[in-house]
Amino acid sequence: MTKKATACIRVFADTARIEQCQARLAHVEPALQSLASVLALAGNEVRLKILLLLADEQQLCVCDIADVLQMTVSAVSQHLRKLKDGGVLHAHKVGQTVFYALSQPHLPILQPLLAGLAATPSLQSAL
Amino acid sequence: MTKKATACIRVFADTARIEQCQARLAHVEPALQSLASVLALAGNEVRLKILLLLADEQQLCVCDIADVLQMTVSAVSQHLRKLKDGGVLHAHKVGQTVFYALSQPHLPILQPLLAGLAATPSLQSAL
DNA sequence: TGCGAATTTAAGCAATTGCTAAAATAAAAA
DNA sequence: TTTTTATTTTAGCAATTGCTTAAATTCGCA
Repeated sequence: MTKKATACIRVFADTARIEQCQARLAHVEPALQSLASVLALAGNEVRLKILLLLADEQQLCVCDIADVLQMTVSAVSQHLRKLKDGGVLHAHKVGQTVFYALSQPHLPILQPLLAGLAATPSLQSAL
Repeated sequence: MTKKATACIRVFADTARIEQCQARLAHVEPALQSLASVLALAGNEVRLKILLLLADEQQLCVCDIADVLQMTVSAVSQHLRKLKDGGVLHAHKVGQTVFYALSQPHLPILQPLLAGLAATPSLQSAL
């Protein structure tokens, strides 16, 4: 009565433990999904730079960012769109210029990461 | 004497500020690159689940994870390879089975994220 | 010594990503 | 209005991703 799925012979508390793990995962599934999506957004060098810039400068428009990153306005705009769709950023239009800023929802996740970034390089002085 | 790159007319402390931002970015570039790469790894639902599982269970082999996630051993193995290459996991072989576990280097980044995950769903009780 | 179990690797493929270049909006200025 | 200016959107494309299936490793064990 081998009650294993694809498993190897070597056991792991057979089924019981596996189901326990599955249950735990199922339980956090929605939060995990949400977290994965913001990490995927931040897990791009360009976008992470944008987030860091916005953390420092409060708010910026597309062309500011394009200038700093030396990138096409269009390319930056597309990144901003993703970040906005992901709820990481919000935009507000002033005249013809659109200002982007970090948004509340996922800030608790992002803040520490960005803060750590600012800290890391001065780690030299911390030694 | 318009000293702007691709910028819009509307200024942003003209050049000086832009260069300041660029300098700040350049300064954290290596740390930022490293952070982006681990976030990219964690920014995948399957891999994030693997990380959470390993945080809970200390160490698991490929087929354990494949069982829990109901995925092909091969697919899981390929994710583990990426995580290992990224320095997030380390492997040690016992007999013919290979055990994976979270690795030190990037743990300070991952721990809070995973911990937050465990906390979030019981946020209901926290209200 | 060689079968079988645990895992990795390779090849192939559909789907996604991130860019460029060009066209489309939208709002100020002339 | 008509024309700039700021931005977004579209289409296209090369590169990357994540999976499947099948073929290699690699180490126990009879």
